[in-house]
Amino acid sequence: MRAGLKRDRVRDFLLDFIADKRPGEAIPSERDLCKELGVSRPTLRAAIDDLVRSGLLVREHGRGTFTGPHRVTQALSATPSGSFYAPPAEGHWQSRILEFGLIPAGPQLATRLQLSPAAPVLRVVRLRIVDDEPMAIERIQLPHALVEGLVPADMESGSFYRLLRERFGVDVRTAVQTIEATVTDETEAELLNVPQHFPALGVERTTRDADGRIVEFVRSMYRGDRYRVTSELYFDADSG
Amino acid sequence: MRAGLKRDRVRDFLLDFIADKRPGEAIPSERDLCKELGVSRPTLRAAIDDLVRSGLLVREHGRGTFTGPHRVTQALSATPSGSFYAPPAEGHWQSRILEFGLIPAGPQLATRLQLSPAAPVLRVVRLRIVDDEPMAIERIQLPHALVEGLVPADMESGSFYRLLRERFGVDVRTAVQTIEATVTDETEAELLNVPQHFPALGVERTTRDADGRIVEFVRSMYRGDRYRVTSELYFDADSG
DNA sequence: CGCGCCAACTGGTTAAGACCACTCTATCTG
DNA sequence: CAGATAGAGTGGTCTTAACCAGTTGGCGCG
Repeated sequence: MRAGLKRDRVRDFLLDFIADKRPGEAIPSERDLCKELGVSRPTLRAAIDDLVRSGLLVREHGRGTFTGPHRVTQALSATPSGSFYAPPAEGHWQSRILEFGLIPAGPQLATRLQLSPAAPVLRVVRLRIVDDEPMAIERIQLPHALVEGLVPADMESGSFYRLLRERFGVDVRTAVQTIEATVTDETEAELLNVPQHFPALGVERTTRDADGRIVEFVRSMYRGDRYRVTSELYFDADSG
Repeated sequence: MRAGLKRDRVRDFLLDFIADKRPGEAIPSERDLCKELGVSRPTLRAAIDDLVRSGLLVREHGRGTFTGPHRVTQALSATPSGSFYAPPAEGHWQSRILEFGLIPAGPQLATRLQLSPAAPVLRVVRLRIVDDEPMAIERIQLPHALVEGLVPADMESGSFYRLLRERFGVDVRTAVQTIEATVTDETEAELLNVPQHFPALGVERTTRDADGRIVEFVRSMYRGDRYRVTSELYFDADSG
C-alpha cells in the first residue's frame, strides 16, 4: 500500500501545500501539478484520491479541487476532554509502565512495522490514568533503532510525540487507525478497575513520520464507559 | 452517481463472483479478468481497489487476490464507495422493517431534530441484513414534513440517501457521529442472532442537508464481530 | 536424493494520451 | 443592455503498454 514512491512524493507535496491554506481554497489544476511534479495524471489523481477519501480535499467537477471543509484533520476526538492522541491537559494524566523491554520483532510485528523479523523492537505496555482513574491500556511497539536511549520514565508523562520529535528527530505525521467493539478479559478488567467482560473500544494504530517510515504500532483498549469517538462526515454524492 | 460505466460493470461482476464464493477463495488473476471483461488493467484495478477498501477482497502480492473475511471494514470518512453503514454493494444487503410509524417528537427528539415537541416524527426501526445475516439495528427518526409519502418498502433496499435526494429533494451533506462500545441486551441479541451481552458498536448520527437542516437522527447498533471503523489521521503539532 | 536457482506466474506502479462532461466567462447578437 | 453561445479550463474515465517486485514450483546440478 505504502509502496509507491512517486505517489508518496506527490502526497507529501500536497499535504505541505494544504497545510499553508485555509479551508476551501483551490489547489492548482491536475494538469499543472503534473508538470510541476513531473508525474503522469493517473499517478497524480491516485494521490489526490487518497486525500479526498480522507476528507482533506474536495473535488468539484468542472471547477477545481479545493482544500476540505475541516482544515486540521482532528478526524476523531474522544470525550471527556481530548482526542485519542491529545489527552487531557498535561499534568492531569499519567501512565503506569507495566512492561518495558526489547523483543525480537518476529513475523507478525515485522510485517506491521516493516522491519526484519530479527530486528529489535521496543515494547511498552502502559496503563493510562486520568485523575487517579485508570482509563486505557496501551501496548506500544516501535523499532528500537528509532528510539535508542529511551527510558521508562520518558513515557510516564508528557507528550510522547513531542519527545520523539525533539529528542529523536522523528516527526509524526500520519496514522491509520481501526476501532472495534470488544470486552475486557480478566487481567484487563482488573487493570481498568471494571468488571470482566466490560464493554471497551479496541484501537489499532499504525503511525508514520514525515518520511513515511513506520514509527509505531499500537494496540489500545479504552474503557467503554469513559470514551466515545466522535467524527464529522462529509458526503459527496450517494450513500446508503 | 457511481461514476464510470465500465468500472461499475466490473464491480458488479466481481460482487456476483464473490457472492458465490466462500471467504478466502481466490479470484481470477487481474490479467485474466481484463480479457474476460474486456477492460484495461487500471480500470479493473480501480474496481478491485474499491472492493479491497470495503474489505470484500484481500490482495496478496505475488500470490493473488482473495475474497475477504466476511467482516465489513468501513472508512469513517465519506468515501465514494459507500456510507458508514451501507456496504458498498447495493443488492447485497436488505432491511427488515421492524417498526414504521408517526410519533410526536417529544422533548428529547425535538431537541435532536430541532423541531417543535408537537411536530410529527417518522420513526423507523430496521434490521440490516447482509447475505442473510443480521448485521445491525437502526433506529431512524426524521421530521415527517421532509418525507411525506414515504412507505416502508422504500427503506427495504436501495440507497435511502439517494431516495431522499431524488424524490424529496433533500441533499444529504454532512453528519456528526459518535461511536461507543456497548453490548447487546436481550432483544438486540435475539435480532442480531448473537449471545446476550455480545460486544457491539453503538452509533449516534445526526445528518444535515446542504441547507443545514437536520434530516435525521439515528441510533444504530452494529455487531462487534462484523464491523470496525477505520480512519486516517493527519497530525499537526504534538500529541500523546 | 536434496538443494538451489530460475522461469512463469501473481499483484504494484507509472507513463502518455485520448475523449467526455461540467462550469465559467467573455464575446457576440438581438 | 440582456440574453444566448462558443470556447477554454476543469475534473472524470478509459486504453495501451511497459517495467518492478514478491511467490511459487519445477528442473537441473551437485
